[in-house]
Amino acid sequence: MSSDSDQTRIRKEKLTALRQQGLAYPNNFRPDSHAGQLQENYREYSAEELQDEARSVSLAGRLMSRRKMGKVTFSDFNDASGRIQLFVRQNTVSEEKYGHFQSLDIGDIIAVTGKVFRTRTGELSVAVDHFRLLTKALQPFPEKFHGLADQELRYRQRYLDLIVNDDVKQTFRMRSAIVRCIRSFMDEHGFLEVETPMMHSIPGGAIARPFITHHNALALDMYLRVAPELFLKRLVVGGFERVYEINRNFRNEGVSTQHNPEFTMLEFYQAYADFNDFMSFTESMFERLIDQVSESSSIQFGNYEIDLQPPFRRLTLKEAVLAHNPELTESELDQPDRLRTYFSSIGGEPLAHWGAGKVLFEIFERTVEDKLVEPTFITHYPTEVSPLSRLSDDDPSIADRFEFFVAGMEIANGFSELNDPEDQAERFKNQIEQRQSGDVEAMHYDADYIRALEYGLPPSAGEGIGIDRLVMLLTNSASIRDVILFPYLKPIARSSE
RNA sequence: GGGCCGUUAGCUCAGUCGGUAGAGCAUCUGACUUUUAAUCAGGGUGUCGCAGGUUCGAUUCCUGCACGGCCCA
Repeated sequence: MSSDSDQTRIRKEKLTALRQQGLAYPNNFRPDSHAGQLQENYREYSAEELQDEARSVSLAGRLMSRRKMGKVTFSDFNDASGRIQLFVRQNTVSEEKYGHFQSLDIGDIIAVTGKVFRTRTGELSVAVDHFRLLTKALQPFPEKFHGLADQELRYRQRYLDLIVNDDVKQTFRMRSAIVRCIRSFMDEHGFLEVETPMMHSIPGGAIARPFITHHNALALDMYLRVAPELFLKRLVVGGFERVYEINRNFRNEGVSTQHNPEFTMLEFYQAYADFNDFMSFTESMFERLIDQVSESSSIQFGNYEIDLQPPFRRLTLKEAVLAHNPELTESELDQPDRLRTYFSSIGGEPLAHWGAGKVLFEIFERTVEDKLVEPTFITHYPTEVSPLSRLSDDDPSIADRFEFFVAGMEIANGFSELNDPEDQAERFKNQIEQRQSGDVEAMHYDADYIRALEYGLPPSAGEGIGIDRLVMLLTNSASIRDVILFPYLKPIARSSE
């Protein structure tokens, strides 16, 4: 029945005693200060100046440690803003209350009032006059020095990770700042933030396998979206010339340090712009990010030192493939058989229905992507792997598309939009053929989207930026799990519970 | 999907060449009125991830599985 540790059992007994005394879970305390704010305000104050000030403050937060020196006890106390030391003296709070303070446990949420002062060793502290337990913590807390180090526990019990590991809070504050910065950047450039469906009847907008779910009342299967793209472009058809959405996409694929089944994308569309405009726009956005959220343009990412100051290098996909595959010559890049042979020689398995463009793209992914450490735009993607992109005016086998890489990660994908409905219908049909050849990531035919294009999509550009990877980059996080509060983990099998 | 590594007390980790396990912190008892991972004295701790196999005996060896980490594809 009970798998409680001794420590939990003791804590629960204390809670039972509290219940018997009355209010075990009060909610009538309102703090007037925060630890971090006190640290900030009184940083320059000497012990004497603080004594003159004799300011009484009230705080609420968590008891994190205790150093008992007989009739005097020092404690570390945390709230959302930071840490401050509490100083509790038996003569001040009464012998009875001093005993109560000793019976508090690490992790208990308490209210304190007292005066800010400086200890003999100079540490800013609160000399507690009154304190009160607000919420009893029943679970024992991790050790104060090493904290919670087990990666799995940190992800599974993120709340505990946040309590114990300071840098985690910092990462997620940074994430919030990045998203806020991007929002205001988009708003300033005249983009309208919109929300489009996350549940689709026809999945689309990306080459990816969707999750399937079911609507009971309607007896219909539905798909979690893999991208908002087709809906956002419908809005451009509708006359919103600049739209963006920051929200979750869901892709039914493997989990890795760069992939979480649900992840956050910024996607935006602009009428009367092309992919070149968006490369420049992306550069401006990075300029803003390094100005507002990062301390300098030069960031540390793992072992790399990366300069995020635009302008960024631009290479065509073919140039990049040639640079990293000295066995290939330029003319061979147009020879499907040679590409297939080469792809096999580097351990790939080309499928029968792949054309030259798809093989070339696969060679790029396998041999180049993770080597693009310095910020780089790759352009001139094969049309074959770009079913929603506009064709290049110079070469119909090439799409007006770019992808942006930093630290070996694909950060952004943008292109001039295909607004020719007849061409789009052909490309959808081509995707259907791929599906029939067994490609579960190929797109479905979306007839309403074709109809929307038939009403006229102005010449436009679109782009998606992976927010999680961007946050990884700017917070020097090695895993996407470190920048997602509750990353996906397999459930733990339990025999009973 | 493949390879390697990990899973031992609430936490961080040792350890057992096969004989039912230990440290620090935490916790409990006591001392201590300015500590900083406080200190000092004393006490309790566990399905050694799960399931099989080998063995007189398995936490240890073997196999499978689960979860996680790293690397590869």
